[in-house]
Amino acid sequence: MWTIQTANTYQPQYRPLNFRAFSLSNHQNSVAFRPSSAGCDTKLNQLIQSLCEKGRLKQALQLLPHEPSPTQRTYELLILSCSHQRSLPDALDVHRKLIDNGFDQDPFLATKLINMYCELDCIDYVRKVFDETLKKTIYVWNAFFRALTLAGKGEEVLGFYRRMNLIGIPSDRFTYTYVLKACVAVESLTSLLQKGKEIHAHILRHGYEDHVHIMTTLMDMYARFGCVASASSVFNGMSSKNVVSWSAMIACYAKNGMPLDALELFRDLMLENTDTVPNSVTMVSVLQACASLAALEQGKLIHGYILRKGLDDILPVMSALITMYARCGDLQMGRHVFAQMDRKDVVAWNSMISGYGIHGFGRKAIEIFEEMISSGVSPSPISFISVLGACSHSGLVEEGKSLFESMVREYKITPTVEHYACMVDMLGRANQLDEAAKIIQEMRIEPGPKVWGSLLGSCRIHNNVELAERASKRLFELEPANAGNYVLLADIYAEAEMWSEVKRIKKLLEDRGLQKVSGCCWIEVGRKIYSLTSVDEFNPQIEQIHALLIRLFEEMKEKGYVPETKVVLYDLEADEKERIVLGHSEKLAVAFGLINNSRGETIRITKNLRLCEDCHSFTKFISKFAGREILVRDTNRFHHFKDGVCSCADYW
DNA sequence: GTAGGGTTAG
Repeated sequence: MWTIQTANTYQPQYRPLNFRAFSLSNHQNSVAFRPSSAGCDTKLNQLIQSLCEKGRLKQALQLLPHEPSPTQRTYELLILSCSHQRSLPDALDVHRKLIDNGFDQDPFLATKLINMYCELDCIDYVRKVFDETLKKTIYVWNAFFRALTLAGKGEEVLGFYRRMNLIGIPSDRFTYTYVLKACVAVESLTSLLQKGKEIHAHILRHGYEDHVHIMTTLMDMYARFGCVASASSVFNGMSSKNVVSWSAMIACYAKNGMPLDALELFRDLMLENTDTVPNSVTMVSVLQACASLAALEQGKLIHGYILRKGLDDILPVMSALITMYARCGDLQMGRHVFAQMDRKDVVAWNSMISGYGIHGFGRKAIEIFEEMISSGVSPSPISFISVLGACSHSGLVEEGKSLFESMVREYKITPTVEHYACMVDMLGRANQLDEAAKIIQEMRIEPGPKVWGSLLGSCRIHNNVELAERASKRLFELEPANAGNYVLLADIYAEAEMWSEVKRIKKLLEDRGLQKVSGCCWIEVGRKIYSLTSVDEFNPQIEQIHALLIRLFEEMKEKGYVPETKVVLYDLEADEKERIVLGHSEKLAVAFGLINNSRGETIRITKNLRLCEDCHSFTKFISKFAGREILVRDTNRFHHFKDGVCSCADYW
């Protein structure tokens, strides 16, 4: 689940100022509210407007006090200029002068002030203005809700929404969009899905079921809670849809692990709906879906469409393209797209850095990171996640440590759980488990499931029972429904031949009604994507695949291939273990690729789990034996097998 | 006078 993030959270925040510096109400001086007089500006307003437009806000402020008196319009101009220039001292100055002039009870200006303080990230001032404005019009309420939502104070919004309903103030169409957004804008882990459903009912009761903006926001709320069925039922029930609602539904599928549905809906949009034209936002989600499916051929078609529609100069589209190519295994093409960009923002750089990272080019990722900085683009928190991830994949521990250090010292970026998870992963993979555990101990924030999950994953690689028990204890509390954690712990026990413990964990998994995720591979042949699992009996070629595997297996054994049967964590006979490892979905996919892709092209496979050691050595062997390049993307990274070696240098 | 979908990581 995601929450709405406030912009630039890594930038230094304004320190809250002391409210006693001035009072926000001044009833003695109150004047009657005048309507906005945009059309008939006084000379003063014209002068102020022109100064504000030139960014000369301080000069404009010096004109006050003034005869004849400033009007509502004067203050509106000044407030907008403060937001634009992001200057809190000037904002406070304008606010003070506004009070002196007796405009402090003007609801129009109160709305503008709320928006201004929201822009300046001063949520306490937002609350103060709201509290002290006695005549709260619906504009004041809405601006207040918007500001709180953007600050991640969703629960507070819902509290006020309740109050608003109790005192009988009717919501308007804007209110509904804000309160729906509030349900997902929460800092804590509490889920406000129930509240969202209640608001859904209010919306229907007040006859807004045909309102495109509200219904799209509603869909998006369900999407962010992972309720794909609810989102799609809202979408299907909409009487009129536009490009935004289509894009929101495509994004919902893409973000909730249903990339195939995303692509299908995009196809529907293209085929059935001639009056709705996809735009750059639509294409970003479509590219994301291709990336998660590793559907390179589909992705190339989409790239062609983007070029034909002239969407290729839009930064987010370009970044999504880079990521699509990198995640589909064609790093060269990603580099090509990147090189062709005449403007590169931090997101584009990050896409390229992580692209190199997942392909195992850690040093190149660091190089690009440094090139970004020398080109004048400052790294964002995600730049560090990308580059630290790259260090982790390539085992560049010392480099990673010093990058983390520079992030805190030089760039003043406060590490988030994600950064710590990267560090724990990097140290853990490199078998520095004690140091990884030490990092967790010294963290100033609560280590979430990502951090403990990284530690548990490393314990699996290096078979550390004691630390694994500590990590999984926390994980079982934090995410009791994540089957992967139980499986990892059971595997670690099995490796240590602690069979009674294995039994206990499997029982726990069963009691909680959870199921182990079985291994699955995807392979694209002729623009179609095929999935293969070890229990697959529906594949029409399954007999041919098995026959080929058995033949290869015997021939390769003669040439020195030794199956790593220790990956089978059951108490079984050796030949039974061999039979099991030969049935792993990745080997099926390799055989499927050899049968159906006979022209010698690279075989590209995607896997839903981490590669097992036997599949890794089998594929290395086969790349030499069959003389084929094989590219496998597992959950974390790419393995490029060629001539009997893998690009990960057996470190993954 | 205010409103809806998207980019990088994990």
